[in-house]
Amino acid sequence: MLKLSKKSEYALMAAKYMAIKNHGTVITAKEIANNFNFSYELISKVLQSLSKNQIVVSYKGVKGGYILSKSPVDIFLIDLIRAVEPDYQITECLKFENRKGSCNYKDNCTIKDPLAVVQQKIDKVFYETKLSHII
Amino acid sequence: MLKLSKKSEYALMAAKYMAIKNHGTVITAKEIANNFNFSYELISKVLQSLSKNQIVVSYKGVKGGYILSKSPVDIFLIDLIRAVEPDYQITECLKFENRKGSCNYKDNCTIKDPLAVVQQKIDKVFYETKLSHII
DNA sequence: TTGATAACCGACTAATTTAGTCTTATTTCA
DNA sequence: TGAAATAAGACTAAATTAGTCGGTTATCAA
Repeated sequence: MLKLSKKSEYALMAAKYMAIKNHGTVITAKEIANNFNFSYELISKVLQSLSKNQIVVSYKGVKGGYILSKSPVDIFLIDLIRAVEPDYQITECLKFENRKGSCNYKDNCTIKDPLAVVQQKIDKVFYETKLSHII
Repeated sequence: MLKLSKKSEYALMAAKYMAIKNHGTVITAKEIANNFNFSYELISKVLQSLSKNQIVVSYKGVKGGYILSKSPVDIFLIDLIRAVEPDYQITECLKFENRKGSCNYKDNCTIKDPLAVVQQKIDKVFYETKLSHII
């Protein structure tokens, strides 16, 4: 139904929160969970994904937490989404790992190429939206 | 995960098939199901949705079937998608019926307005793609 | 050096959404 | 009047997403 997952929403809101609040101090998953009434476990996972994708830097231990790794002008919406939704694509057959194989319609598919064009345009939308636009 | 539903894919492929094959004769759900190995019941439902949305005209009875109601240059991707997926929106809170009420984050939502902009851009992509582009 | 705190990770369960099936009704043609 | 087609709604199954749980590792400070 072409809907963003909750993870993507969490990622966006967390990134925005960090961008606004960050004055050199780290921000914990707990703080974000409390602030937005998010499930602590879920937002933790989201932040871990952002960390793996170098969007935030993480610090373990007592005074640990997260901090944005770059300026909001350098963080693109597509990075946030891809971090938590590695294989977002409007159709199965456009997914990265798909070399032939798993198209639903095999030889009968008549829409792959046009949908690839659509996909590129959607990617472009997410590329041209930056975190700084959202603050 | 921002994926099109199978219904949307069916709608697209069926519409394309009708656009190419249609020489004044109606096309049945059965023919399309056989041609693409679609579930007959599902493609039937999809065609019924297209019919309700005036994208195809339906004829009941023995020599019945479907026929595109307009030229492929006048059929937009967004019409096909909306016909089978009435409330496609990247987030819950942008759905039509949503006047306040059901936002996941209530007063704490910080992303509704920027996402509305993104939604408009995505709509635009689907508006500017016509069935004729896909043939 | 130990206890508290926070990130990290993977397996699991629950909830929601999507896909698919079944049944029955209605229309139309020959 | 029977066969073939659309129409519609209820139901079931499968897949995806959301959320939970348990345990590990790292870091700080008392």
